[in-house]
Amino acid sequence: MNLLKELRERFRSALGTLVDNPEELLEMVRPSQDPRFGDYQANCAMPLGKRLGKPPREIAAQIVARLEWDEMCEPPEIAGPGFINLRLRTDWMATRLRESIQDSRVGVEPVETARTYVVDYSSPNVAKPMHVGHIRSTVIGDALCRILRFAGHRVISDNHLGDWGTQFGMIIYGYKHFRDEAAFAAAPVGELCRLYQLVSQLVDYHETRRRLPDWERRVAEREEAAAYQEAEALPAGGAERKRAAKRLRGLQAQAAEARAELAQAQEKLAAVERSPRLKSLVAEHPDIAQNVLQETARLHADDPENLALWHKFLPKCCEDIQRLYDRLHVAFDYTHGESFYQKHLSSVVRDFLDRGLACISDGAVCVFLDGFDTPMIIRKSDGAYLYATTDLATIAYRMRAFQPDAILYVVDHRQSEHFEKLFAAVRMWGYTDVELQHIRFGTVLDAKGKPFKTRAGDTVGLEGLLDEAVRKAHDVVRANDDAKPGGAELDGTQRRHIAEVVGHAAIKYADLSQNRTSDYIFNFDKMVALEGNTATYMQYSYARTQSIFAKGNIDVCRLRAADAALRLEHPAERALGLELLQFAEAIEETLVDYRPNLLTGYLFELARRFSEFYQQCKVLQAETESVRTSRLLLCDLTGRVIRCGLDLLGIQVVDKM
RNA sequence: GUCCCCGUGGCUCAAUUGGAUAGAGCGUCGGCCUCCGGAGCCGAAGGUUACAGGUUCGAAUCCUGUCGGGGAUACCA
Repeated sequence: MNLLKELRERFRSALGTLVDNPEELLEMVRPSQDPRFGDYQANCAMPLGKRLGKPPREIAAQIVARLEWDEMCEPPEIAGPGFINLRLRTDWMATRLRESIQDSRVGVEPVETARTYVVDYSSPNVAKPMHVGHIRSTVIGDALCRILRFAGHRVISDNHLGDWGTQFGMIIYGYKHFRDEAAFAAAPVGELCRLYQLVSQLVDYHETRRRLPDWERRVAEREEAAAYQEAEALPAGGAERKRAAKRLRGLQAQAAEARAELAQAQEKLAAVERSPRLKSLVAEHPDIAQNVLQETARLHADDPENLALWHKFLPKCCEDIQRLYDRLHVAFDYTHGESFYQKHLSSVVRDFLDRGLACISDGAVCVFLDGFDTPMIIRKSDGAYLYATTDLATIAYRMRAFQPDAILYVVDHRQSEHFEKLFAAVRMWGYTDVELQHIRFGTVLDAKGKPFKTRAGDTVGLEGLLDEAVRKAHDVVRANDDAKPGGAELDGTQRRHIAEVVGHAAIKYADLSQNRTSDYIFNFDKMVALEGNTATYMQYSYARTQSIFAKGNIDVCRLRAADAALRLEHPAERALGLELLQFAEAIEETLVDYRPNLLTGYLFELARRFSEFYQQCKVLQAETESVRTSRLLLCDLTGRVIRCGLDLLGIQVVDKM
């Protein structure tokens, strides 16, 4: 049962006799933040008192008088300016907990009206190794799918692969000119990655070389501007003076930034020139950038040779990506990449033009939108399509194929403006009754707050990251097992399995436990520290629940089936019981804004309550048989809720660790 | 220049969207294993929620301004 919903229903009846539309007032019934104010509180008497022109405490008394609380709560208290504090009766809680124990969904009812969700996440570019930047989309998207499904919705997960862009032009060009046949036969994806990196380095070299004068000019301009500003006499007046000083600081910062960019570009060129091999390749392929674009264009124009190469490469790339998904236990209902929508792009553009929603500007097909300075371009002046075009075609397809109530895009926050425009264009196009959400998340940063890169400046490979986490987890598992009082109890296979589970969980949890909208600082040591608010703490709590049953030789099925009473006499028992009953609320709350960190927060709180209980209440050696049984039931439900909650986050548990 | 996001103890983050004395973890200091797993528990120190105004019964949250950080800015994705 969802306690909050139940309470709000009761308040709806009570408030119905006082006001016409109690909806917004019901929002003000909520869990208390401080246990001294009870388990739940209703804050609606204050605004209502204002509206009705009566003292809030008087209103509160009227609400309480109309409220059906008797078997659920202790007598409500009115406190402060008019807070209504509610404390649940423990016998009522015990009954609800018994219901949860009998329930395979541990007390979480499916939503009354199921919606259909399309969730678009992960979306890596094939032919480029997946890196740390993909982890958030993949992990958050997967968790949201799981939570939505468990809540009772229909969910279609779709991996919108980048399988049609310029990176294919790069590897096709690379394959044609630089391939190592033996290496390709032995490890195709590794060779393709090498080719991608090589070609992009060469393209980058020429691009940098070409733009070097621009950067040099910009440094000169900015330094001049800063020098000019500095030479100006500072105005005497306070505000004027401050503004001038600020301006100077800004200009100096801009000059420094330009100098840094220039130095970086020069270093890039020097790096290539230091290598005799790269230097000669650069000289041999002066027009590589255009040629790469041409290879891409040929692919898009169904050139047989390039299409054949595409068909040759794509499955290999997908296998490679799939291996990572298997490791992470992430699965998709569909993997419709960009290539899947190619056939529809021209008709999308034509439709926009025909209906007067788009116009041609500087040779490009543009959709001008209210509130945006720049248009959304859906066809370049050279005739090529863009990802905005593909996104439009994708929405049309999804509306046709799945009739969703909502489409969620789990994508980096830097693409916010793209999605704002996209959604606005979609509304204009006529799709008005679908919820479109950009589930944005922040950038992964290093300890210095810069985007997470290797020392050489490359992005960090996802696979290596997982390996590292597992390796660190294995060290901890081994040390912990060796230190067990009765001696080590795990063999090598078990240790490796536990290390996998714990290591992957650490990475996923570190990501999910953070408010997704903020950037997050990637820190291995903290992540695998295995203490505090981490997956490991929860997994550890779970293992302790299971360990009790193993130690006491308890048949859990029989335990659940027996008609034993649940007792919540000790404060730690009551606190744990209340937390267990709030699982349904946590799930509902998580889905309001699609924020998995609310679920991790709940699970952490639950694990803490359990640790307190575990510390203070003997289970196997309880004073009486009935207390022992009651506590065993609490352990059972705790273990199940933790396991279920972690499962919704894509995290596994183990019985021993 | 314009637009968007952000600023919370030394560090990393919460705060149920306007509720009561702003909570955790890490780190620091002090307790707790002859006792079901100490990856734990209990306690202490640490805050003018960047700053200044405003809105109201009530503000970290909403509005205005200032300072600081990040991002996006027509033919990449």
